[in-house]
Amino acid sequence: MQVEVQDSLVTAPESPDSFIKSLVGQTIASVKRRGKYLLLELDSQDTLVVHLRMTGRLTQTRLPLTGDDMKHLRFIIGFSENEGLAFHDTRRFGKAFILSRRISGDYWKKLGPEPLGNSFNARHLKRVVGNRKSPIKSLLLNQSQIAGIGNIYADESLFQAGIHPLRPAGDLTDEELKQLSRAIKETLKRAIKLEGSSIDSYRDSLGERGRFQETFRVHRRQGEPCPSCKSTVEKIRVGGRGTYFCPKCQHKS
DNA sequence: CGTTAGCCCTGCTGGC
DNA sequence: TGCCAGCAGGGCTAAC
Repeated sequence: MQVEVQDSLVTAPESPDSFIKSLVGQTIASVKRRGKYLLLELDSQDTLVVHLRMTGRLTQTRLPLTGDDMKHLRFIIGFSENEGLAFHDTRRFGKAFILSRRISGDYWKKLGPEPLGNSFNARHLKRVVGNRKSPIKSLLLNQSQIAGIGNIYADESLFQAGIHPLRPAGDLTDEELKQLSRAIKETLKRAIKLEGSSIDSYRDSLGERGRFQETFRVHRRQGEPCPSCKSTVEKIRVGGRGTYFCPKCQHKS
């Protein structure tokens, strides 16, 4: 592959030079995911890691790029004369870096378990909530406790479980933790089936929009009727994030 | 250690 | 129409 970096912020604090050097001439052997990180494993056994953050997009594309396709382009990989992989990112929060095979094992220890994996269940949830007083929603967003749940999926999971986002995590009953672990798994599975949430910029690797946003029950629906009880959906701020919930269906205690 | 506020960015929206 | 405050799929860091 060939590589060009248009915006050095995407590789920061590493330089584009070392990033490019690790990639040129390599082949992508396999593609995986851990939490919100995309893992492109190379023949060298190093891994190109990409995090989309808020507005990143990684898409297969014809080359060369022209006109509007150059806007917000941060780096581009060429597989051949006319085929490649482009990373676009309006807000420039997205990151890409090379993870060397030597430390790849240790790197992922900072993340909690995959919510769709076998080790994530009510028991794990009970362990992470402990006696903590922070809002349950903040814990769901904490990647070191559970990997991969974002703002949309925290709101939708808490609605399905009937739990108020501000509930002190340690106060949740065993029954509620069971409901919550099930709601998280079901919410993520539904979202994956609909290929994600394209509120604005998200696109899949082929440039297609997801459709999960069409089925949001509370997220970004303040002022609208709750799909279950018709109460008005409210919006508050939790841990600095916009948070949407039904004041009647989601219990405060 | 747990928790929170501020910050990193750009572009869009809604209120005046 | 123009201007501008506020907000947005996330996460790191400093400070308490």
